[in-house]
Amino acid sequence: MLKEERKTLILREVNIHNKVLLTDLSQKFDVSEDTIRRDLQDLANSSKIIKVRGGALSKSYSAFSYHEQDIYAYKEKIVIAHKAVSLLQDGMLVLISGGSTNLEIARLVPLDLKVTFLTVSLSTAMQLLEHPSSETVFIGGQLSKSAKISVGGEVIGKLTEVRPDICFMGTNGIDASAGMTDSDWEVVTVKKAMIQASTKVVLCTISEKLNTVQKIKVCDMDRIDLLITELPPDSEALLPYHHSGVKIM
Amino acid sequence: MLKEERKTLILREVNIHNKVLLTDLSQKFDVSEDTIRRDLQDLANSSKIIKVRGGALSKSYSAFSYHEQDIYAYKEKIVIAHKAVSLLQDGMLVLISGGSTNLEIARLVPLDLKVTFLTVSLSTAMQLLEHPSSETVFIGGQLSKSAKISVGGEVIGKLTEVRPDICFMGTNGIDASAGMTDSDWEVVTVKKAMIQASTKVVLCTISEKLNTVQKIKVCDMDRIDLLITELPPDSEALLPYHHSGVKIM
DNA sequence: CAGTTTTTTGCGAGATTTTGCAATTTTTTT
DNA sequence: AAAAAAATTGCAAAATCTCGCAAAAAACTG
Repeated sequence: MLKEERKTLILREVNIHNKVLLTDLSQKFDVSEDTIRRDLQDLANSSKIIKVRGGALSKSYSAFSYHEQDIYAYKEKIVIAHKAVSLLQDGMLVLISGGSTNLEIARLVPLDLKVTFLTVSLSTAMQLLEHPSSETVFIGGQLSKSAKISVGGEVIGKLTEVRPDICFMGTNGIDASAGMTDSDWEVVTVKKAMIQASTKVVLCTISEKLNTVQKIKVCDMDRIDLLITELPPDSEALLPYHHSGVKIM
Repeated sequence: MLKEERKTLILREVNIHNKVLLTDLSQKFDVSEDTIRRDLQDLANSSKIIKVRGGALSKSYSAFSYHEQDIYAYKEKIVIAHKAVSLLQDGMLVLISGGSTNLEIARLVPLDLKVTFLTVSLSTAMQLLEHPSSETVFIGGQLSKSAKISVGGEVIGKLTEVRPDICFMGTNGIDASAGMTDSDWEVVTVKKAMIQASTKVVLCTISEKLNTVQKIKVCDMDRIDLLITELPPDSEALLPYHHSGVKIM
């Protein structure tokens, strides 16, 4: 990979997420942290970004500071994303929904992997397009203003025509007895179709969402093949989910 | 192989892949790296590409972050966008393609307007979702890494099923005799279908692109109903287009 | 066509850049 | 104050670039 190419990608990364971590970039591009540090220094010297200890911040948003909570969630989501991408293999057809956790997954897809992504989320699609060797197919339809994903009958119809190897889902509510629940009717409809279509369903969520129940049911626990949180699989908080037969990572 | 021939092929390579490596090209064309280096230097001098250590990058590659104010010819595009949105009326079905001019149009849609937008461009869709009272439908399909729009047969098929009242197009080349031309085969295919589908075709382009011709033809001038540039309609530069029967705004 | 000029190409020597590593210092956290 | 994380510094190997040069190829000329 060319140095300038990498710097361009880093700049884009900073502008999308408003901040980047040295360690993340180092892993993503598979170079030492020293190298990334030097790249960030370059970008900072040409005042494209603001270099801070441990990473860098986007210039346009430097006025706003981050809430501790955001950073906390960010760290957790990175852990989840790393676990998730380890499931990917060359040649797979991967269905991936929206949400910030899935965005992190899209961001952390190893650069040498060649898979075909299928998505309904605009921002996930945007991120996936940054990946050099993978294909991305967007399932079109009416766009939901709140979730920024395609919804409606057309999406559902399209989803019956495909058979993805794996599906990465995010959710607002997950509970060992109530199963997976969410709050937006249209989003739920799409999620149901995604689950129906996929060979393997992987639910990615931060532990904060564990044991919460939303208004509308997406599916029972037994439709979920694998649950990924930032916690270690043998963590106590996950015991109820072990009991309900879901694999945990 | 002739030097100029090789340079043309290299340029194509850069535009397809967004980057090229000296070592790759040297092997591919079976010449020394020095020769390729000189070719790249030439192409960079005529600002066709950006030369970097170890290879070269495509021009569009580096400048593509949305909330950055370095949109080329920003002021001109705002003038164009204002003219364009004045054509919109409640209840219309509006087809809109990608590109920075159309992004500006999307941003300047009057807040009280209620129209349904139809688009193939991820960034245009993102922007349209900000609009409070309009619907947005995304036409899905395989995504083009360079143009960030849906391409392929599925898109074409979908476009035959709709009949938009108006279609906002951008372009890379427009010429009174050669008509509308562009450089990417897949993008051209989609644009043709968009024109075919629409009742009224509006071409929005900065005056810099007037009288330029690209490699692939999209359509003749007589398929364009209205031409919008940042210039006043009676400007001298637009005379040839008046003569070819297009309305000008 | 022979001779001349110009352009292109490959090569070698030395300079520069990039990168990862290790040792040390600074900053932050506990 | 101790421990951990990040930054700095110096360094060496590898990759890449610059520059000059000469052979080869192409273009031009009378």
